[in-house]
Amino acid sequence: MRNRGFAETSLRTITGAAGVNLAAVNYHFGSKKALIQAVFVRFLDPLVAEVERRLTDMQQSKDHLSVEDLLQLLTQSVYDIHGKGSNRATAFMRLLGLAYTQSQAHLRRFIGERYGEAFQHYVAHLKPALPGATAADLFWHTHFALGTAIFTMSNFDALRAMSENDTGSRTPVDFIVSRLTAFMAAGLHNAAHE
Amino acid sequence: MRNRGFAETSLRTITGAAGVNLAAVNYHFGSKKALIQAVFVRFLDPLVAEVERRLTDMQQSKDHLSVEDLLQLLTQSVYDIHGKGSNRATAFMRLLGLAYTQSQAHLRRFIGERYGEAFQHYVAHLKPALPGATAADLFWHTHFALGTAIFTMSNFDALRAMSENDTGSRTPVDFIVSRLTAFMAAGLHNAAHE
DNA sequence: GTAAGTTTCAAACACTTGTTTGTGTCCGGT
DNA sequence: ACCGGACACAAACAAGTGTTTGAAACTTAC
Repeated sequence: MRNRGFAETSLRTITGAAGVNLAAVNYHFGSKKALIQAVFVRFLDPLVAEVERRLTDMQQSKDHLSVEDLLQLLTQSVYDIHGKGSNRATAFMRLLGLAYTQSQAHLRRFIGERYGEAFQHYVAHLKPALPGATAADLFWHTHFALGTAIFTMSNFDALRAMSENDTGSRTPVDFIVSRLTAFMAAGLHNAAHE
Repeated sequence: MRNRGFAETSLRTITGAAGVNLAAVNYHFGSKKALIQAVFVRFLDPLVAEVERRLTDMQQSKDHLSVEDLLQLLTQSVYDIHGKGSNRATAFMRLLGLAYTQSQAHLRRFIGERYGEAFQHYVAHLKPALPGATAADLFWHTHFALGTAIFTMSNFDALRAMSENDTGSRTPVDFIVSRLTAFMAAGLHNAAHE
């Protein structure tokens, strides 16, 4: 239905599709930037809460968390919070991609301020799972993995269309997610040991 | 100097920085889309020619090309064609990122039509280096690797600023490139064997 | 030197963007 | 019943976009 992003979609398109008046956005949120930030909050706040909850749960049942454990923890949290079948996750990931690629410095700053701590907390759990990595390795490899996920999700429809055009059959979401997590895990594991 | 992309930069900004008249773009190129496509052609045409040349050279000296060989072939080609020290490569990668994330369907179509064959040719060399991968694996893993590179390059300045903010020192370009290629190689290698 | 063709340039055009404005409508409290 | 705050709505606003225009300035050829 909506094959464009969000930040690049006009308020008239958004409000038109939602069936509300154009001025309602500025009345309730103040600005378009604030609206987008509210969308992020609505998605990320319950997600980081779920991740934190699972993180402490898993820490008590297992004494050592593997990279695969931590990655699956993320995907499972997204599934549980925002539903597996819906396209909310991919739509949001596309939006997250825009936050990085488009010149939306306000969003990157906002995300960093509000969720930087949670991100660092997650990375702290990732550190003992990658014993050979230095601090610089850890930073870059996690951002490589993050970039892989963001790029894939933000171009999800286009990539799937290309794949279908090549092979003739539509790739199931589960397959893509499993390939993606395997790719990220392999990159995180082996990049430092060469 | 220019911290925004290209497609999201107005013609008035571009022509103003270049010191030329606004109407010159439409006179010489016809439209802004054609201008952007011309930029891509100016960058990619010599690059794919260099890659093709190195591909046949390497094929004759070695009987089996490894993933690492093929990745280094790419980076070396970029360095040789467009210079190592300059920021042309990162500027272009940012532009390439926009071609995917922004709703610039015309650019994706243009790139696919003009360079799809060269891409397939490169992937064909990658296939024997990854014996365990199916066709679907190959498609998705190569696009994962492509996405990692595009995301990293298109957010190069922001990531480096974050890293400098964390560690206190600026990461050398060579280090990032070596970490990036190692990450991509590990992902390509090991993602299929689990 | 003049004519024809090409390129430059400022101005205007048509359009879209996010935001604001002023009026109207609803609804709960006294 | 009526007042007052909260909301909805159409219209206008200011600023920005890519593109077109028409007249100058230059270049080339005869």
